[in-house]
Amino acid sequence: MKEKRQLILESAEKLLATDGFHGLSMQKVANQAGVAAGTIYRYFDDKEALIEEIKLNIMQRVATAIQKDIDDNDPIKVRFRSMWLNIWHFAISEKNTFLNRNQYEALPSSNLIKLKELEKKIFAQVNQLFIDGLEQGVFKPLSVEILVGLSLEASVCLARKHSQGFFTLTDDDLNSAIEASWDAIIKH
Amino acid sequence: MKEKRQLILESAEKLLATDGFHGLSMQKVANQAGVAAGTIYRYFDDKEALIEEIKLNIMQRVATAIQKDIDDNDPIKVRFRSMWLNIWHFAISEKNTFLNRNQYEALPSSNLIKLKELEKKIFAQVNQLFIDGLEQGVFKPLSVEILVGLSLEASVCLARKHSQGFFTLTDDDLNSAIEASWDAIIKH
Amino acid sequence: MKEKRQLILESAEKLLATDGFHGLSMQKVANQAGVAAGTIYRYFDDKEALIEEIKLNIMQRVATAIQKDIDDNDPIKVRFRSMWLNIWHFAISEKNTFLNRNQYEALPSSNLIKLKELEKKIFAQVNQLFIDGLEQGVFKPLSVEILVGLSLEASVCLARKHSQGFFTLTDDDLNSAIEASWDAIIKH
Amino acid sequence: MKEKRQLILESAEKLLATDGFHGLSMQKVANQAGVAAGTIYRYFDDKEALIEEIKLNIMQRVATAIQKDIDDNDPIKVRFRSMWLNIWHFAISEKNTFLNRNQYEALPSSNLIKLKELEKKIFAQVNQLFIDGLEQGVFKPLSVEILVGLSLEASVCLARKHSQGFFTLTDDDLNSAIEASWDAIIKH
DNA sequence: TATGAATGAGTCTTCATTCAT
DNA sequence: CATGAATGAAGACTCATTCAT
Repeated sequence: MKEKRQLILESAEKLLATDGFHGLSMQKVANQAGVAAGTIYRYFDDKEALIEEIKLNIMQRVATAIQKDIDDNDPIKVRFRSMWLNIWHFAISEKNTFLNRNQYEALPSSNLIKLKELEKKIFAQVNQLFIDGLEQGVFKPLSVEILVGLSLEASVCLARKHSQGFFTLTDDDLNSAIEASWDAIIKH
Repeated sequence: MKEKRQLILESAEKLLATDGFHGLSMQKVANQAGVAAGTIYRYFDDKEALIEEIKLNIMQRVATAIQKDIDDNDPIKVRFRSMWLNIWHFAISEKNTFLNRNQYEALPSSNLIKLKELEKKIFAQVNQLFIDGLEQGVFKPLSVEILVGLSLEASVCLARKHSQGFFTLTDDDLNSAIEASWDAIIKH
Repeated sequence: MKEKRQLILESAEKLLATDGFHGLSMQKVANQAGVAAGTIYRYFDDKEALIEEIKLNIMQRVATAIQKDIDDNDPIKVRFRSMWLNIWHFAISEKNTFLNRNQYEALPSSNLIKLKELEKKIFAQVNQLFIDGLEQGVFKPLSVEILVGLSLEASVCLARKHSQGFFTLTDDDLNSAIEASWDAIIKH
Repeated sequence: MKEKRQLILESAEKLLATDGFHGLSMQKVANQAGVAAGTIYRYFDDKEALIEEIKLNIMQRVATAIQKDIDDNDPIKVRFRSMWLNIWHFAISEKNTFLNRNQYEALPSSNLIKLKELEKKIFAQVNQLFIDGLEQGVFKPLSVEILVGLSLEASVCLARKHSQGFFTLTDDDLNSAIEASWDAIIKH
């Protein structure tokens, strides 16, 4: 029964979003999922494995969200705007997941290399965007990772602070912020 | 005896940097500080309070580091560069503190408002930089918080990824990154 | 299907010899036997019953081993020597079974009386040896049980310590030990 | 407070004697000792350490019992008889401890060598008895360990079976058994 | 009959917190 | 003020047993 595995995963994710990392005990996950504690261990080797899977799950969701409705044939700027906004909207719609991101991000992954490869794969369109920009000479000659850090990560930073209630952005601000991110990476 | 309180605080911070959040038990803090476990409770209500204080302590250290050797009379660009590099070097010299930052940053602060006020105070010079930039019409007309998020936060993002070993930056890259951050916030 | 019962029994015994008493979980037994966990319960009431049966099984094997190639018509001394050596060799060839013996031997048997009767039956030739010795006036006038305890049990003791690596016996030592056991029970 | 450590040790031993190895959970030990579960861990690293200590404790008690009122200057035969009877009486008076001996005896000791050395030390008088016997040419020329196995261990075997109710010995039987053990090891 | 997913009580162990000294 | 022994409620994980299929 594949469903139960999924059920556990979702329950764990929900708890993580709600109570943060502290609130993630196997017992609570079991309760949330409506299964016995022992049942979890039929589907996951141990807590670490469960968390690892959650990370992958979320990463996948994030990737899907960011790359939603992105057409690789669209102009670079259009794609950039879309992704930026996708991040923004995802951050707002899944506020808790997003805010807690820090907590499991810092956790040591058992296989960092495999993770990075996976990342490259599921964020292929993001990658493509920057490769295209570099090839077309639009972007500053920096590595893709750095360019991402300078532009889209800013979106993430702002979204987090926004979610934490540090400040609010008008639509105009939002547009300006996108333009600013764009300014950061293009040649002038 | 004010010293003992400070002693505990420093011991806790040290443990946090060394063993991460996981390894922070009151007993270990007590051992590290050379006091009895119960003694901690004379100076801090509970573990949460201790952690809260650690956060503040670190925030103070970060502020000091960022604003080191900054002269408010220097040109904006000069100050910006200095701060950017200060962040970068701090991230490298206190790598563990920096990487673990994520872990306690996400913890819910009991009094967010007070925190924000404090932040404004201890990061006064950072604030001043952006206010000056806005007044002189150099920066895009956005709030200080947003401008910070678009520029200096990028430094933090890059530094973190750098510390995690995701990539390395040459000196040229570093300069380009600073320019990029600058490009993000200035008018074009 | 009588075979499946036997299959489970043998698998359990094997695990016991390999992993000791600690490693004997019903799940492992099931895996080893290639049946489902639930299936075990068709043939055995519970774990205790399974273990009880294992004990009997092993006892039977021990009896067979000890009485191997024993001819009730041979002289007493010859039979005694053979049995002593049979014990010794069995202990060496089935070292693990032998060493773990302690662990389940101590477990409370539900029906001690039945066990004793069974013992008398399957160790009939051992019994016969001592009865013959007593009748012929060779042995000291003590009960069979005591005589066994004074002579053959010594073989078991020595074999165990030998298996545990406490000491090693040369062939000469072995012969001397047999003679010593013999000296213990004969009249002088 | 040395008492509490001892209290826990004794409680654990008692449980071991009463319920066997199965009944030895840390929680039960705590209950029996009237302390909190966590308290045990102030005095013992983990369950294994506790058990190890129990083993040593019992071994010490056994040694003390066996060598009680033994005068190394007494004739060999006298000492032998005394020890034999000491074993016998100890087995009867501490029946449960004795019967469960098997269970922890089989447990793997973390440091077997140290254990054997200790054994040699605390059973010094037993050792001395056999050394004297060998030197005086009374005993068969075998190693001490083997001689012990052939004589005093028989006492242990008989005592165990006696305790288990397999048979009973009259005083005459007892004397005969002692003589038989003696016969096993002396030259004829 | 056989299966094996599910159960949940029980295991060892940790640790924030208290309180008598 | 300081101590540190004691607490006991969680924590992660195991495993004998059941039961719907």
